[in-house]
Amino acid sequence: MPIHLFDSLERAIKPLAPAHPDGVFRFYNCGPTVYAPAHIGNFRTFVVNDVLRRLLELEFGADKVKHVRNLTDVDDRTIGQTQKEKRPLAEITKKWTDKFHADCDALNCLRPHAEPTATGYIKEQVNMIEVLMEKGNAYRAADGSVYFKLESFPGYGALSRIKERELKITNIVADADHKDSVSDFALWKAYKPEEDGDVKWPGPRGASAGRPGWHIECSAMSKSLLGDTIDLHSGGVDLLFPHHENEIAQSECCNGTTFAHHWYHSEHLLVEGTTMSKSKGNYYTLTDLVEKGYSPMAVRYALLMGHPRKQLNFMLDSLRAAESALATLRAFRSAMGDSTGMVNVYASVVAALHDDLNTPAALGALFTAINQSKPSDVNAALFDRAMFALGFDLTAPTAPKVEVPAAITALAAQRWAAKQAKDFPTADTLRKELTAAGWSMLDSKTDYKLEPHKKA
RNA sequence: GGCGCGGUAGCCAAGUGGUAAGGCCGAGCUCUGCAAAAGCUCUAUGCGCCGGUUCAAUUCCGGCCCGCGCCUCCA
Repeated sequence: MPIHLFDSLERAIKPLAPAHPDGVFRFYNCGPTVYAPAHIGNFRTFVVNDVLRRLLELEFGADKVKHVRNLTDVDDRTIGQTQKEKRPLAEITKKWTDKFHADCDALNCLRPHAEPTATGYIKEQVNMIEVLMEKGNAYRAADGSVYFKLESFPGYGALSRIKERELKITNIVADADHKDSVSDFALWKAYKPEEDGDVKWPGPRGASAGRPGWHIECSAMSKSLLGDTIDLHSGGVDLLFPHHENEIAQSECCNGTTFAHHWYHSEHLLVEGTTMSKSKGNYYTLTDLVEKGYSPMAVRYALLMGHPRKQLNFMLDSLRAAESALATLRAFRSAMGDSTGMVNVYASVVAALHDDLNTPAALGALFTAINQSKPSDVNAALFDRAMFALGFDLTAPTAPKVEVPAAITALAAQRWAAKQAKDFPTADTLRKELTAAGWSMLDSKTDYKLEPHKKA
């Protein structure tokens, strides 16, 4: 069965296939804004999209997929951060881009084939805006900004069904006074010295210097790197409106053709049953979780425990569950060796994944297959391919390197000596002390290991 | 106010008009000085509540209760 995926535009599950004659599947995935560390909610989307990327490669061939994911390195938030820190924009975005890459690597996400930045595609964005102005889809406002003229695009709202909704009247956009209509959105924002610092570029013909609006970057980068029509455009649900709706308007008016054949949106991650926010104390970055003693691979597993199109309730307990499940997979894989057995784990896993990216069903299928088979009955190469599809690296470190305090090392050494001398009462007392101090001592025949307890 | 989603065992979570995947936890056992790891076994007569349709509903329809998300900052 080919890959089937829900299409947010048609609201139906549809098969995925490259439309271009060259057979290359064109995949654009909205990336992060690099002004702060990404949180695990962001990573849910990126991990889900990574599984999608892997499935596409397995289905069409690694050389027949072009995956583009942008980095938003100029917008209100990044500029706001430069003002807050009094540091150059490039310095801030570089720092958080590097961190994002490190986190993605730790989560075993494949790098996109291209990772364009908004600042690297100013010219392309300006070009598109000029075309839109020439075609009458955009206009210059009094302050030198450029806005998209919503009424010029009758198809607006198809993705989000915005016309069927009644918007809260309180949400009047701040700079509405410059627009012909409150719903028109910015393609180009005129430079404001008090807010923008030194961040500005020459604008489209007839407009002021300034910077691109947020939405135009994806349209321009997608066009430059993948062409006028792409096979799949994805992102988090929150981008569905207005971001993706606006992208469609810009791209289709500029290019005069369909922008994307398929739209996919992954749902939000909830933490402890509610939206993650710093004030609720349930806001986690990857680093936060690693510092609590969890492995990035367990985070990846936990992020795949729920259906990508349903909100997933993330709990710290999920991470413990993921850690244990992964340990089972490691042990099973290790016992498998180079087995060329008949059991095809990949088939059942990929069938679930091809069915609208049902990752929890895939994990269920994985364990069902494992529970019904001996390691030696399973085909190792196919098992590994299933791991590839899910992106589980079973060889990744399971726990971060932690410095063992000298006092703990000493206690452990004492207990080991007592055990060697068969002084078990002393050994047990020392084990209790270690446990009380938050450490587990794991004995083997000839050696021992120390592991810190996980933090709540 | 509008749009939408969900309520399945202690926790997380698939799924189906024909009688409940899976993971974790827990319990028992094997192994082991102890602990851990590993292995084996067990763990929802039940799928928010009330009606309806049906030979049959957790699955379809209606009503109700509860929770959550979104409505131009947002993965």
